[in-house]
Amino acid sequence: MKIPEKFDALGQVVPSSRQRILEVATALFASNGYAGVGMREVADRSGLSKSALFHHFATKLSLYGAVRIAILEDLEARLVAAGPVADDPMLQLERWLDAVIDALAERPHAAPLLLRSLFEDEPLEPIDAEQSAATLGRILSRGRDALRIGMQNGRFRRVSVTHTMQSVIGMLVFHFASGLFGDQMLGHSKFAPDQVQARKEHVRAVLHGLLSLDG
Amino acid sequence: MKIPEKFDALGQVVPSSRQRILEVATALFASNGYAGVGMREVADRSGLSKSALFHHFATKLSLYGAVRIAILEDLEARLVAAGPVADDPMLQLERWLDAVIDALAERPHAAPLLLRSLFEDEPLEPIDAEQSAATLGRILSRGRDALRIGMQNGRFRRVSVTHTMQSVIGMLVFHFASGLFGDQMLGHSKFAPDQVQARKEHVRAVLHGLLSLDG
DNA sequence: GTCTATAGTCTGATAGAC
DNA sequence: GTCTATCAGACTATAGAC
Repeated sequence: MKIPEKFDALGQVVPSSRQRILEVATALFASNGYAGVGMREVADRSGLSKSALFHHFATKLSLYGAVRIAILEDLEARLVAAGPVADDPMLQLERWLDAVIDALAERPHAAPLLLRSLFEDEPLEPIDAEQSAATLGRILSRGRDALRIGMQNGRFRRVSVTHTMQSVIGMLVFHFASGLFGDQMLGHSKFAPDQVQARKEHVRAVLHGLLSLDG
Repeated sequence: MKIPEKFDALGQVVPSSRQRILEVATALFASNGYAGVGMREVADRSGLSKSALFHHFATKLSLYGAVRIAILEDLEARLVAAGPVADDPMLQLERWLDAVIDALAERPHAAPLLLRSLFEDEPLEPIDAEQSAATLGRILSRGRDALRIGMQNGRFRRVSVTHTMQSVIGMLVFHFASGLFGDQMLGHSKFAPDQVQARKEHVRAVLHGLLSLDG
């Protein structure tokens, strides 16, 4: 997967065509959805001809698959870096929540893309679908397991694990995908550092209220 | 807006062409998004020719606008029917939450469509955009005001109203829009009556944990 | 109100030269 | 790897008969 980097006369990294295509396609698919993006537009914004684009990605669907996999693998890498920690399941959950929020806040296209992949049921090419589902499955298992362990240890109130997962996903992914609507609701850009911090604290408060036993 | 109903020989209501088009288009836009739906497909599934469809809705965008407005007005009508009640803001919130969940559970296409309209920033025709924004604004004001009043009265813990609104929307709309993913997560259909009830109780528990003072 | 036919444009994808 | 040129088909929307 490692691609040798090239440098220009100033020592700046020159992104490979493949990398440029992926960045452009990520932004476009996030904003407009699969059907709302044309390969012509991807090619133009990548500074390539359509044929050159089709040389790198044989079909539109395989480009979409590559974009989705890249998002999920970035997310998993951040979760791996954020854990596991000591045997305090609430602390562990908070670390992971912060990692996910940072990921969604630093890459504004990640949340819309993730949201689309969770509710749109776009069929990927089988190989991509398998890889994408496997990565997503590992990501979700982390959260589910922390919830289960916390409940078994008697540190968390016993609530529905599946409904809690759905709520956490909704609170994280919807918020950072919510575009203009969310910014109007907040009165600020949701990507501003203080708003990102506020989101972390809010989600922590929600989970603490739901799971902690001193209620 | 009231259209005179017609009846067949058995006394069954015969839906008007307009009504059939709206139902078909709602399902298609919810599943595939604006760009992913063709007017040809809408016409075919409505049992009309393409030209007959364009007679009822002059443009694709105006059809999409009509679909979105219908969803929002149904939601608002249910909220109006669910309140206001006595001056217990938590009870009021719970009534509204139940009403929204019932609305999203009874009309499976409502949540995906609503979700799309909240994060996709598809520009509607100006008249539709105005009406749609006004209805959405009134819906959201109900929730915001209940939260504010509860905090001012000292019945709710003081938390961020805007972040709480974002979380509630995420918990409600994402959950019922989450398609196959959500059903796999739950292990059941999210539209099954017991799962709908479980969702109501879960969301209530989350809000109670966040807002109630006995923590 | 509904039809057939079609205009004009855009789509994903391909062929072949360099 | 990148280009120009092109394909067949789908798209939204319109024209005009009935």
